[in-house]
Amino acid sequence: MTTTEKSTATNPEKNPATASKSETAYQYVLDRIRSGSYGPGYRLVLSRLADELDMSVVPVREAIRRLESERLITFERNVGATVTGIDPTEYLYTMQTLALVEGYATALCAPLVTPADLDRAREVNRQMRERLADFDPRTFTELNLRFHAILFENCPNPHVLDLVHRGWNRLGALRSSTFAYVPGRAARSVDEHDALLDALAAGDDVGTIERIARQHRLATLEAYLAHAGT
Amino acid sequence: MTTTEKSTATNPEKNPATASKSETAYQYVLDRIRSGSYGPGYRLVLSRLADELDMSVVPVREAIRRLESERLITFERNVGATVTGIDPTEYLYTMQTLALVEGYATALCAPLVTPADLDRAREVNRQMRERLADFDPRTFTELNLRFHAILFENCPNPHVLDLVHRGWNRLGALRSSTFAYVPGRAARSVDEHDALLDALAAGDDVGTIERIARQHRLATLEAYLAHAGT
DNA sequence: AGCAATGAAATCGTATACGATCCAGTGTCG
DNA sequence: CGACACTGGATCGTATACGATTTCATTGCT
Repeated sequence: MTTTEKSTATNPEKNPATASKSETAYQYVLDRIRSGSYGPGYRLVLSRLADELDMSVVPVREAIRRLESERLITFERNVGATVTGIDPTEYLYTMQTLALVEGYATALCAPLVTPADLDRAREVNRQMRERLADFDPRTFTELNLRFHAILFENCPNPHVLDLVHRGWNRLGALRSSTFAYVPGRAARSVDEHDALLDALAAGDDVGTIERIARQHRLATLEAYLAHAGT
Repeated sequence: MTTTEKSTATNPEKNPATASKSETAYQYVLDRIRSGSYGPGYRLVLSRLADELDMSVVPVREAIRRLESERLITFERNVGATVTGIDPTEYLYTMQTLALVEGYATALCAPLVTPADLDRAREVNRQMRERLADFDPRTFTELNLRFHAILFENCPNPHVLDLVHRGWNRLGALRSSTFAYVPGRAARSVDEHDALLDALAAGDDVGTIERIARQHRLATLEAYLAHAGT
């Protein structure tokens, strides 16, 4: 056991000050959900996680509670935890909410966006357009996040920004995005990105920016619904 | 101790099936924060809570984690948990976010609102107007919540609705509302309520409803900021 | 063959125990 | 007289232990 050794005084160890075990467990699971290696429905066994992380189940439980509160995992009493699945209805709710908060975050950012930011965003969008030919939903979604992140990451309201992150995290649970299902959507999405950047460059008022950004995401949702309904 | 008695088999107790201990603890603390009996900065000692609730600290810790994730509690490692205080900046963030989500929830509800709902809302608003004379911020805020709840509680998007509830919960931590600080605000707020009801009754489009509802809350925020800045 | 009851294994729920850390109050030394 | 080191109590962090619940496969009955 490590209990006998006095790690505190002489031994820097890793860095016990920065991360409690429950925090470690939280990040561990969150990363795996975001990266997609824990797909929807993936069964999380507390004792197994505790073994993997070399800790007891108590910190793991705390991490699970936090993730549960963020709707990333579903916890059923006496049964266990699974990564929250996204059925079409949940997808609708999540996308609608993301449209709301991301649109607002983008609008709040608009006055703070620098020309350099716009250049970076245009560059990312150029890469996206390039990839339209040989299409890979995975990297396309990755680029899509990077594009939008440039435009909302400086959001001055941390609560709103946090909600945006949570929305993206939930979407990350999907192995592939809407772009995989709805053929034409990717190309139109790239065009809408340019329109958004033009509006930002022109210094349009924040109400307009919000409307464009929200509508952009809702359009993806509607494309999915139309396709699924067919 | 209660450990000796076997309540599970023979004793129906309250209803052990519906609430785990960690859930009990969660509700317990949440209620006290909402009701204001745990004010901002209130120190939550885990072991004391565990004693009060007649359980061990483990479930209490899980409850705290959930509340922490909802920003209702601030938890510092090796130090303890306190009810999150709301300084002016936090107040701004919270109100801004609430304006966003509540406005949207109200708009999503607009098509579902029945004439009966509108009547109930008008009745509540009438009571609010009545109380303007001998003004009590506490009951006024209570009525204010009831008024808005009628208009957003049927929100078809549960994620958005949940965000609205969380926003109100955070505001509940304040012992009294903005109305206590900014004299003229209450009267104007009541008038805006009528305007909102008129728009709903007239069947205005959802974009208009959202704009009115959002602006209504932002106006309260701005009234506070102007007053504080003076 | 199909269905219901039974039992065992897996997993969760909670209590208890103990080490680690922080904070405050006290005393000593410059 | 003030600053610093020390010590004690309070509280948190985690591990371990054991009871409770669910689930699933097996068995027996119709």
